[in-house]
Amino acid sequence: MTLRIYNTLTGTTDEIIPGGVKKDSVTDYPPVTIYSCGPTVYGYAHIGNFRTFVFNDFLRRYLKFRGFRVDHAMNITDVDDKTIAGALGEGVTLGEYTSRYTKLFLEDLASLNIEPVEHMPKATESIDAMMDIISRLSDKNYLYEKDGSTYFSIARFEPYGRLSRLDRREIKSGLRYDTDEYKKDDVRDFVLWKAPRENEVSWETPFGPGRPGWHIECSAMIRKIFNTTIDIHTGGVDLIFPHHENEIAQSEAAYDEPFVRHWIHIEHLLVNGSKMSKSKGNFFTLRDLLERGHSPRSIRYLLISAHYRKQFNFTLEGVTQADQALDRIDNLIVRLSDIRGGEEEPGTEVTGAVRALMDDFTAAVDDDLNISRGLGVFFEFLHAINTMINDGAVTRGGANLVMDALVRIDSVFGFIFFPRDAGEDVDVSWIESQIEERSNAKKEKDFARADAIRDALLEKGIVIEDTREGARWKRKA
RNA sequence: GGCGCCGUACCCAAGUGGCUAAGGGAGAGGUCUGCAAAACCUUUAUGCAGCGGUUCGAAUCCGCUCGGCGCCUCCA
Repeated sequence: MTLRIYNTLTGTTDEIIPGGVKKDSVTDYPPVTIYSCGPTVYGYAHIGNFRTFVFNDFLRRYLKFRGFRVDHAMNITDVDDKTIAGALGEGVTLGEYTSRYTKLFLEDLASLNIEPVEHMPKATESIDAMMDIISRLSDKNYLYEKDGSTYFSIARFEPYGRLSRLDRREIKSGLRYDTDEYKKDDVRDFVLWKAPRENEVSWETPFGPGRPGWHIECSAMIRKIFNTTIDIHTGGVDLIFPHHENEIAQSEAAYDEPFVRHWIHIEHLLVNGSKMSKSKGNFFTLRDLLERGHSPRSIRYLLISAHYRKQFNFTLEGVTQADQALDRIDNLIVRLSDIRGGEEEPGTEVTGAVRALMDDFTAAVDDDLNISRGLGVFFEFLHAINTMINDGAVTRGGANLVMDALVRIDSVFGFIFFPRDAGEDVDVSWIESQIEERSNAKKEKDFARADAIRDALLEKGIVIEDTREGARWKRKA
């Protein structure tokens, strides 16, 4: 089985080959080098943004599941028009402003159970690397200066437009470009280094005082961290043009080697059928949804559940459906935990089901990260195990084997054994004494009392479930 | 105007040439139960926007039509 992922650059579904040289065994490969465009920290990220970040996390987790090592960088854009404007608006320094939103962003990542990446460079700490690219491009005559700003001339970079498949002549010309604050020779050229304006942060450089253009940031951070062609570059589809196209142009022109082997672009999250974006104001933040009583776990499940190359329409009903689906998983875990004693041998039926799960899951996700198919495989497994439990075919050893499989699958999903919020904890022994009391009341046919205890527990968020083996409880989702 | 994507059951969503169209939610029926809830089981599309065409065979390929969305400008 081979992991293949659609590559925006080639338009084909290509095998992932770290370092670009095919090896006999996964363990022979160098770590997969990945760069993901991160957030601009000027406000709360919305869950459309988080679709991309959850996908990045799923990608790196799956690569590890398949035996690869990963070396993953995601940048923090902490200097641009929006952050500068935001800081000015609040009368705080740029650093104060961006570090606040960076912190909030990292909190959101953590609550979505997104693994920390190996590198998280900040644009403001990578000025030296930007200068390296700019001076190389300057030496090679790719640049021109105008009103104190430095521009890249795309006319001098022949392959321009390969990623986005936009014919240069067809890039819409006219009105919209007139609003650009900086003057350019050609409408398609982009700024590498921006002349300072009043009250703006600025760095002293050989190319004059100023601040970085957006596109140079990513190219510089990639070079600084990985120093050569990287395996995978990810980002939202809206970054294909011009951001990623420009990254390719400046990096390949500067270093004369391929920039990225494999481009992966994540489709947009829609809300009410149109793109969720800050400028449209039609967005939900993670915190909005948590306030409505949804768990970050359900959000993770929902965001990860649709194929990354398809637009996904976000609805609150969808979040509720995700809550329900997760209940189904939790219930299996409870049922497995209830299997006590019995044989240590898992039995052939369970062993076979676990093996099928692993094989089918891998086959599904190997196919361009088809998580939806992977989830289908997973729920079929759940169903099979539930039926075996009903038939008494799951031994203690079988239950352990299934639990191990869930742990392994969850190294990819990250929503099965989800870190629980340190919420208000209810005293477990008190709950158990209440359940004991209720069961005594039931024996004495004092159903009024039994129901009263049930209602009281429910009020504290504890749900009683009567089963053949007696009552058990769980926290209300 | 240019480039591209999508339209599968009540909702979400896989499947992109060949057995009976995954899976989740909701609904219905059942098991269990003091009742209820929960849980588990069963069940739910002769059909894949519409119309033509190619093919022994199409949701899947081609053409047209209708509908929705994205990019071309800051954007995940």
